[in-house]
Amino acid sequence: MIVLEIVLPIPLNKTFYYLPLENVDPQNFVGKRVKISFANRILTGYIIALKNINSDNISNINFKTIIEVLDKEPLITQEIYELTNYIANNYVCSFGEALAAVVPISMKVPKRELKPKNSKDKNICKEHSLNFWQSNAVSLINSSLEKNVNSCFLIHGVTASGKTEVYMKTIQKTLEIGKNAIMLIPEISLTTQFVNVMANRFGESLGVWHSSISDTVKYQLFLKARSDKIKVMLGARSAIFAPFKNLGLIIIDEEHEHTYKQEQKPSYDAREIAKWRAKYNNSVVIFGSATPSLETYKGALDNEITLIEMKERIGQKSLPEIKIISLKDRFKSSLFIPETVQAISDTIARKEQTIIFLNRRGYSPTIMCRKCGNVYQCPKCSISMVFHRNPDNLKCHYCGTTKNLPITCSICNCRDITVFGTGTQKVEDELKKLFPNARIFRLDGDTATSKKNYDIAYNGIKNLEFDILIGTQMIAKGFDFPKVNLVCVVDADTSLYLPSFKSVERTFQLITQVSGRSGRGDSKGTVIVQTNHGSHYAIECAKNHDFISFYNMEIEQRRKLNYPPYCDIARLSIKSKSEKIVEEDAQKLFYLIKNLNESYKLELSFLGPVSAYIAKLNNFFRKYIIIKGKRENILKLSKFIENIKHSSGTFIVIEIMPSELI
DNA sequence: AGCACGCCGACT
DNA sequence: GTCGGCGTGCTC
Repeated sequence: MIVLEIVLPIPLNKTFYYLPLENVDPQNFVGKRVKISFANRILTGYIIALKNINSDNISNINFKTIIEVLDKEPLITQEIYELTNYIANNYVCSFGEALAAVVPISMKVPKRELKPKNSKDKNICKEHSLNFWQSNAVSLINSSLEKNVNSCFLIHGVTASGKTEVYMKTIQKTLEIGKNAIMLIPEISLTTQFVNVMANRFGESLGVWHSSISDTVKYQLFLKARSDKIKVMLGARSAIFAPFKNLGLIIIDEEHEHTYKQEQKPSYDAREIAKWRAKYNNSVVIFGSATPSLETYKGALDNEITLIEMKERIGQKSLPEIKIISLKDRFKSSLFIPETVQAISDTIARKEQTIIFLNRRGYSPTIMCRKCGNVYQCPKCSISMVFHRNPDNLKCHYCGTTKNLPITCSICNCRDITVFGTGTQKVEDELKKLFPNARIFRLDGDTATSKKNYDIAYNGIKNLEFDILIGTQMIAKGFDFPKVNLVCVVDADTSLYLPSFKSVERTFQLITQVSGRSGRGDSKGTVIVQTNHGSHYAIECAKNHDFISFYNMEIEQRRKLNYPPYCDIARLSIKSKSEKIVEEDAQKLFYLIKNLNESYKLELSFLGPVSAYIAKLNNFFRKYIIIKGKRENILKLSKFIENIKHSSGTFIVIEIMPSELI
């Protein structure tokens, strides 16, 4: 008798056996998804093999029958199978959990054929002629593509150096030699911009994949990629799993972005998956950035990655002039010093556009009683709530809790409650007062609630319907607006002194990236950076457009303190609703792994246990233990940790190579 | 993971 | 008396 071997998306490295439906030939079932009843619930799993009941020692099991086979065609290829194994082994999760991510388990078979939507934004894209740097990059990469050898490139190109055009030319080459390409961008919000460029060139061959794509559309995209009807997949992190059979090229734009690392299980890094897939398929990877991560740049200096420099902006435009303005000694009555106000005013007069960057949404980040000093904290998190206008309320930016603005202090009952600090809403208010006739748009997590709202902002700027764009992180990346000639960083210090080994690198990247939005068109751009730490090397190097000096100083810090790229890391997080229990469990775990480390000679070192930067989040107290050492030994230790018993109500999660430690 | 089963404390 | 806390063990 034939049974089906099935893997399930649960944290168990074990397969289960079910009987096929009667009167259905199970011969072509392998690789399809199936609905089954498992421990009193209905789950979707994957059929990975047919087994003869007599051939194994499984005949004493009381088999259940499957409920339904979901797919018409198998979804799992040999590459997908091996890639899933790699993920399960390298990011510590079960095979089933990894497979659920690689072959999205939520994909739905459409009831009837969906008609492809016609793309509305069919801008005519000029084919640009390439400058020296671009031609050099294209010819290096294309010759690798032709030779069919596994290789990895880092394009280190200044902002507006024309990296996108290099990507397009190499994708074209990939299609010419009959292969497929994946292009990753750091977040969904950038898709519109790239679809505008790519839809024209690649037409029906282009697929777009990210987490907001519906389950039915994903299913169709998946099959089209497998059957070569789609040849180029553009998308966010999860597009790295596009099931092309003939993968030739993977491009990772803005390579330094932490969004390429998945935070939840399986916490894979799309950059590592790219390298794995390229090796498997003998194909080419391109990492691109104006501010490469230290890890990747070191890889290039160590000759693991081929470095391609693009040192000039296209059209021989100059990089923007960056002015550092110290907030020290300045009167604080206004957010903007007179020079900044003048610069904005001049920019409007020239009918050009301004971007105002502040990485903090809401109106004011602190609400305090003036009499007793009581600061309003989120009831569920150890963080102060943020005052928002329209509607006026307090919000926790971590768990989403909303409260009414208090009238009297909850501690001393007085009415002297005030708000401190500046968020994007306050910037908007102030700018409206300063420039009553300017057309101002604010783009942050509160206004960009859907892709539609985001596109309104994007098209509004593109079509010169706004004079000033105010925004958070999301306006710092990749935007290409030729009429933006002034960028103002309201407060460059917000990210500089976070207790994280990446905070200096992040600050440098952010200032360089946001500055790069300025002066991409015909006139020279200006950037004004308001800071209290103008002499810090992160800010100084960004001002001088000097990546190399920044790299040399920062890499030396990493070496001295033994942080990546000089070691591999993992973060063990322990969380519980009880402060006491999380403390005890973290301590117990710490001694346990210390002993394991010694018994098995793993040569790991540990930091902690320490409370998370936000010690309480959504009513859970959180402690971290940081593990440093060799990746393989960290993984060995992780296998032990998986099986450790802890107090009920305590959760232990291990993340391999997390993008953050705080 | 999620769920059932089973064993002990404190409440209508 | 029983309601409900969480420790343990199992899921084809």
